Amino acid sequence: MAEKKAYHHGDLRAALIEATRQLVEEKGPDSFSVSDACRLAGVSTAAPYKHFKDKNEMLVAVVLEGMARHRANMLSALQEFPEGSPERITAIGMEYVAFAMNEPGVFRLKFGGFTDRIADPRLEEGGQQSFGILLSEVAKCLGESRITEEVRRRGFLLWSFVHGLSFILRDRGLADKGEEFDLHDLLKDVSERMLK
Amino acid sequence: MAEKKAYHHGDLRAALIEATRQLVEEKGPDSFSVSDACRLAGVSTAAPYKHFKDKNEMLVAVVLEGMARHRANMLSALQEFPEGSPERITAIGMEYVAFAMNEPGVFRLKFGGFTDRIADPRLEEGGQQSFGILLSEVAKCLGESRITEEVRRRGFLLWSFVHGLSFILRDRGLADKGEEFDLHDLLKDVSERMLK
DNA sequence: TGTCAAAGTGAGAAGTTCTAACATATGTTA
DNA sequence: TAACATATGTTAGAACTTCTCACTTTGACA
Repeated sequence: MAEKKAYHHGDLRAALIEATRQLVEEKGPDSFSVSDACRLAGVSTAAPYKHFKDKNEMLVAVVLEGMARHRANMLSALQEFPEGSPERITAIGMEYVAFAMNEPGVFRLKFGGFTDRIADPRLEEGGQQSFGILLSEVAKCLGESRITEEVRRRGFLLWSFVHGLSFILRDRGLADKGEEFDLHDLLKDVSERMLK
Repeated sequence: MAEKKAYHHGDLRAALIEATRQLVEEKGPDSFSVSDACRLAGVSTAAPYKHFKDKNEMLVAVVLEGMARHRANMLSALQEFPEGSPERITAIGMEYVAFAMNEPGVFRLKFGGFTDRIADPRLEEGGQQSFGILLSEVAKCLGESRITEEVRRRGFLLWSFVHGLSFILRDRGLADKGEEFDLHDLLKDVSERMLK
């Protein structure tokens, strides 16, 4: 069970993912180094390569784990409101933005420009899943039984907005441009304009 | 005039900025290395440090230059439409998205998560300038003579949307989610919804 | 119990950023 | 116009990266 100085770690893979996540938040994804993660996990710098192909795979693992959490958060935020109510759209948006602000490192890792290096099909798939959640809510709000072209269009517009808002608030913080506005009001306002 | 093997380069600073810009587009900002830029410019790896404090300053220089170009593009796109017409808002948006798609590397460098490392006041200032252009157009469209709270609010919403749209299109390309939609239609649609 | 695969380690190759000491042009200024 | 100060290069190298290789340790199971 890995007392103190066990040669085998127990679950080094998970430990490295957590160390990576932590460092990505602390120092930012672009300053993250595998060696740092090793120091934090207390293993040699060669150890990660038994669990991950390379540095990128470590980062991908962190993003995948983060996306799963993100998706779970959105789904649970949803359930506080009755089926088909427009508040559910707002709730998704709130959760999306909250993730960007609470985990800026992971958010950036996913969306903010590592997509060239991190081009894993599982990431694409995860993104589609999240988008699907939104689409099905939009459909209900528009009184459609299936994902029509118009539903996709409105969903795409809403997604763009919330995505951009998340970046801006993550970068500048509410303090700068957003504090003057109430986040929930903004999201409600936009949802209404988009669903009308 | 730097014939062939002149010891002094002529304008190494500019040459390095261009080399950096080029490499950032080619390989992505996170894979950019100073050494690559040196090879491309044909100088030793120590040369850049006579012109830039460090790697970050090189990247900042590229972003500043890109932002100036971006701003100029937006202003010139604007002038194709009469003062106060809503098409001017759409034109700004088109230009914003076009920049993201034409220069994804620089766009990402500016917005996509290097803001921790690249926290230069000149960048913030440049961003405010661009936002100012949008705000003054929004004011005119709403028939306001000055930048009211409501103008800021609408401008902020529009900006968020276009910003998010740019990221999504840059990441996925029109091919994936956007091709089904006409970009100009989307922007026009949103502008109308937001200014109503 | 013995063997084998899994999961660690240390050493080191190749590449990175950046500094220090040195070399060479350029342009004032005596 | 010679000489010096300064700007702009270079080479060498220190300290760091990522990742590989050959090796060791350990747990599992035949």
